[in-house]
Amino acid sequence: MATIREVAQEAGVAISTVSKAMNGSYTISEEQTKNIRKIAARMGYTPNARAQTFARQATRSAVFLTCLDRNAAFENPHMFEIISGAQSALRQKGYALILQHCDYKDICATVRDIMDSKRADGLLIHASVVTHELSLLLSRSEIPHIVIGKPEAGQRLCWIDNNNRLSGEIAARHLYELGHRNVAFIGGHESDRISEDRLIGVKSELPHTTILRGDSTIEEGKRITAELLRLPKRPQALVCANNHLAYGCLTALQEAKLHVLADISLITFDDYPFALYMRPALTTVSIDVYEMGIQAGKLLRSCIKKPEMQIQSFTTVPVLVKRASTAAPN
Amino acid sequence: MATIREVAQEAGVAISTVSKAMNGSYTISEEQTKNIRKIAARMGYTPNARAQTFARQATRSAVFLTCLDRNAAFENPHMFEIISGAQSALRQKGYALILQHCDYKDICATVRDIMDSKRADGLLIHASVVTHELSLLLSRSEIPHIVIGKPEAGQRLCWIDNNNRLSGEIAARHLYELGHRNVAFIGGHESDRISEDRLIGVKSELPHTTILRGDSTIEEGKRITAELLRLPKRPQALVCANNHLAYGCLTALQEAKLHVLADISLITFDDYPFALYMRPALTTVSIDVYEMGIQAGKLLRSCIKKPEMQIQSFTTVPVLVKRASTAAPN
DNA sequence: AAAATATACGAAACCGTTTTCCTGATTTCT
DNA sequence: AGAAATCAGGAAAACGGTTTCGTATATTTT
Repeated sequence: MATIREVAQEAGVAISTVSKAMNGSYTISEEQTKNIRKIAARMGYTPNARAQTFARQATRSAVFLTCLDRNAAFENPHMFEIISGAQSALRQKGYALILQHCDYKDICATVRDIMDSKRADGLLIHASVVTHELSLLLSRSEIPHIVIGKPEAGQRLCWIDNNNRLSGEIAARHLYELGHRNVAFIGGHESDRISEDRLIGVKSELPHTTILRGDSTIEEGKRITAELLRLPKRPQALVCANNHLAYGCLTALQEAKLHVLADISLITFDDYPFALYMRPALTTVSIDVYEMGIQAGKLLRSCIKKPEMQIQSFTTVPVLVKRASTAAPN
Repeated sequence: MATIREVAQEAGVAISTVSKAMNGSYTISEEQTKNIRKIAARMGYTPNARAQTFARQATRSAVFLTCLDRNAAFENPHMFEIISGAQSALRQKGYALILQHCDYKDICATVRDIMDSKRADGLLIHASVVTHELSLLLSRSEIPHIVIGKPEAGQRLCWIDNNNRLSGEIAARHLYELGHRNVAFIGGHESDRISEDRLIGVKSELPHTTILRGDSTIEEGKRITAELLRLPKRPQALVCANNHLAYGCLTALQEAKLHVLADISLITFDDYPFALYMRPALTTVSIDVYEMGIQAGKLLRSCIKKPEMQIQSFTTVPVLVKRASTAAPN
């Protein structure tokens, strides 16, 4: 309720002195600073954030913009986690995180509005596709921004993504070390960059991997697996590019009366909650999504602090979560 | 980049006139309004949100405060959905949603800071427990606020919650209509209000329900179910108070070689993604969580608009999602 | 002792809108 | 026709801090 003016009067100093004392300027003596802070506390003075925002010409806030369609966003159980990570990293330095959602078609208009209205000091964009138009808009913008997800080649953007290639390598190495040589990869279509990157990783460790592709759905996982089981030389281990495929795969294996672990191993990526609840619990190569959010927030912070900063990117390091779906071949 | 000053100069009118034209005041002629807007658009003028916030003495934003511990929040797959709903309802009227998290012990300090610093116009609180201290602080506060979840008796708060009692009724009625009379309820402890409310609903339809309680974990669900199966008169249908119990229950049933659907029916609440992926897919009584977020946002909006508003509450209406785990008894 | 420097604080500009109140012109009413 | 009411727009205050720059005093240097 009290304003800086009243505090200044009470303390018998100038307004500017109170401001400096509250913000800790070295031009105010320690004694004076302490005294002013004590008086401010006694009067219940809290700086008015609206006035600070205006005076500082900075909101101390960032927008987390999601541009997935609603269902896709809700089905991604990591969404809240990554946002929370970003929130935490930003809040730690006094930045608020504003959540905003828009349709793909509105994304440029939305970004432009955030820029022009100056309602935030930074922007985190979580979009599965960064169009050329958006990339251009961002590169010309004055607002610091980070893209979560890997941009197209040639787009000069700060971004953060999972190291999917490394994930693939880790999965393949795990199988290799268990003794598997006859491995099949069940992936999405060739246009699915995440799936493809994982495949590259797998192939770098196990070059002779059989590859099958389909839509990333449970049904397709089931169908592809069934097809795979009809092959003359049945694989000893399966790598599923994502959880949907893995779930379909698991179902098909059960229907074929195959025992995961004794007969065949299965490994997948992204630790969706249901990976733990499956029977058997699925071994996965996943990443610490909360940490990824933290890194995104930190990277944005440094972009805000040093706008002249070089383009940077950051890939999170995946970890193997061993559960009950992988074992040595018998 | 352009300011209102420059637009005013260009249009040859006063600053206040531009302001009114942009905000649509009836004291400016339509012709003039159109003209000014055209000039503003040509000059690329967008009102500076920071200055607006300051001048209006309102941020046009609300804070969504979560005070669950991190893991609990991440395991709740509905968290993002409800926040998105609130975001949507608020954004629709130009309000931004700020995400903030705090530990339970910091909740009062956090709320106080949001109030004192005036960094938001409204507050949505998602906490599983509203302490007396918090309730008091809120009731004395000047910031409009909504609690998501049911407050304790005697706390005068605006709140939004699922109608858990009705959920219980719907579940029981569904079983009753299928022909079940011999039903057991597997619930959390008596301190678990959600579980208890659901139980009240169940009992109102099926008064002779057998009741067993335990921790809301998978292991306990398993243990309780095993215990239940040893009873002389095995129930025909089970109601599990939450998904963890249901999952444990399902596992126990499988281990007992009982066939869900043919031998026994199972119904639970809250449509967690894995309810759909279970085998058989679980019939649940759930709510539209996104809609719940929308309602929370709308209720907050009206609290902001009319601060003198009466205490209001809103319970969402659950719906039965029939899947493959409930059938008539044989 | 005079000059240069450092220290601690104050005065005032500034941030860019909104909003209130006022005024002159036009219209309506009696 | 004169008074009252309405209309369209302008002038200026207000919002509450931050920050720059200036200055008096104290300290150090020469």
